[in-house]
Amino acid sequence: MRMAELSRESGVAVPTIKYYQREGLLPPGELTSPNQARYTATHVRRLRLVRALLEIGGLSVAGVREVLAAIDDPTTSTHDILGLAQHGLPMAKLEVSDDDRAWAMERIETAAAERGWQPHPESPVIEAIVGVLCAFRQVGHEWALDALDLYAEAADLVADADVTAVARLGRTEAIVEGAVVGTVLGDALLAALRRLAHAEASRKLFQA
Amino acid sequence: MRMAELSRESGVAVPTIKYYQREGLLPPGELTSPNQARYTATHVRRLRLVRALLEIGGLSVAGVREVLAAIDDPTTSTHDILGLAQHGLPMAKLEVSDDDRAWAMERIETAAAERGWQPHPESPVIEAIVGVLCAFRQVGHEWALDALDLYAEAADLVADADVTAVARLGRTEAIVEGAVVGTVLGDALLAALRRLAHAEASRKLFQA
DNA sequence: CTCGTATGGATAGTATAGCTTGCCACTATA
DNA sequence: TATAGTGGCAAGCTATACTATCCATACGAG
Repeated sequence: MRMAELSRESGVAVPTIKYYQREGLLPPGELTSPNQARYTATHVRRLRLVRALLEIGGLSVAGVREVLAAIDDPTTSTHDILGLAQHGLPMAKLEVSDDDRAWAMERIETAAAERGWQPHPESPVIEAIVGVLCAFRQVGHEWALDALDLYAEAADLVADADVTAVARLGRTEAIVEGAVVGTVLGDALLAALRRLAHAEASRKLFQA
Repeated sequence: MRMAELSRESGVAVPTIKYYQREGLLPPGELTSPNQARYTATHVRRLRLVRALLEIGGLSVAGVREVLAAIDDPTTSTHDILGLAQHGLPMAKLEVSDDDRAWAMERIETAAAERGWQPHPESPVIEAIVGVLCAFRQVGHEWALDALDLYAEAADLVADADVTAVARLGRTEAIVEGAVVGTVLGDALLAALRRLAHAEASRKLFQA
C-alpha cells in the first residue's frame, strides 16, 4: 500500500498524513527506495486511532503523541494505564484557594468513603475533581453537588465494566491501546448519552 | 467596585477582562464618567462562570458567548435548555460511511429501547453518539460497546438527578444557568470520577 | 523508452484562537 | 499636583493544526 491508498483508506489528506509522520504520530513506511515506501494495515489502523483521539477525544497533537508513546512502550504495564490516563489526557485545572481546596477534599473523601474508594490524595485526578467542585461552588451552583454520590455511583458502574472488559483482552499489547481507547472515547460516549438522557428525563418530567 | 478589584476578586488579569468585554462575554460596567465604570457582584459571578466554562468545560470563547446569550435571553424555556446543550456545547463529529451509520443507529435504537428512550433520530446528540460508536469500530475496539447498555444506565442515573435538581431551582432565571452549569461541569465531573473509579476497579481486580 | 503522475522529504506559509501590549486622554486618589 | 488606575481601541504575539510549494526521484501506462 502506498501513500495515496493510505489516504483513501483512512480519509486523511496526504499532506496531513505527512504532517502526522513529522510529528511522530505515524511511523514511517518501509522504504523500498529513497523516495518510495510501503504502508500496511497497521498504518491505516494507527491513522484511524490518531483521528479518533483528535476528533472524538479532543486531544491535542502533543497529547496524542504522548498517548501513542505509552501504547508503543513495551514496559507500560496494565497498572500504568491509569497513570497514563491521568497524564497525557486532557484534564482541566483551575487555580483554587486553600479554603476551597479543603472544602472540596472533604466532600471527595466523604463520597469516596461511601463507595469504599481509597484514592491517593495527591493524584492529578483528585486535583481535577477538586477543580470541578470548586468551579461549581464559585459559580454559585453548589447545589449540583448534592448528586455527587450518585455521580460516583455512575462512574463506578461504567468503570467496573471498562476494567473487566479490558482485562478480558488478554495479555497482548492491545490491552494498553484498549484502555486508552476506552478511556478517551468512553468519556465522549458517556457525555453524549448523558445529553440524551437529559432530554428523556426532561420529557418525562415536564411534558407528561 | 472598579476594574482592579474585579480582577483581584475573580483572579482574571485586567487585559483579559477587557478582552472578554470586547468579545461580549462580560457586560460593560455602569459608566460614572467617560472613562470610569462601576462593577458589581454580578460581574464577578459572570466572570467566574466564563472562566469555568472555558477552563473546566473546555468551551471556546465563541461557545461561551452563545451559551451566555441563551442564559440571558428571557425567552429561553426550560425545554430549550436541552437544545442549548446540543448547540453551543462542544460535540465532536466524525464523518462516517452509510454502512457504519446504519450499524450505529441500530445499536443506539436497541439501547434506547432497553431504557424506554424515544430519541429523535436526527438530533445532533444522536449524531455525536453515531460518531463515537463508529470511532470505536474504526479503531478496532468494538468490544467496548458491549457495555453500551451499562453506559446508558449510568447516563440515566445522573441525568435523572440533574433534571430533578434543576427543576427544584424554581422558576427563576437561574434555572437556565443551572442547567448549563450542570451540563458542562457535570461532564467534567463524571469524566474525572470515572478515572478515579478506573483506578479503584483496577486495584481491586489486579492487586487484590 | 518516455512522459505524466506519485512519492518522500524538507521548508515555508496559512488560519484561527486566545490572549497581551501599547497607547491615549482622562480620572480618582494621596 | 504627582501618581497610579481606567475605558476604549488597535496592533501584536504565541501556539496549534494544518497546507502549500519544491525537488529529485520513481513508478507505470503506452
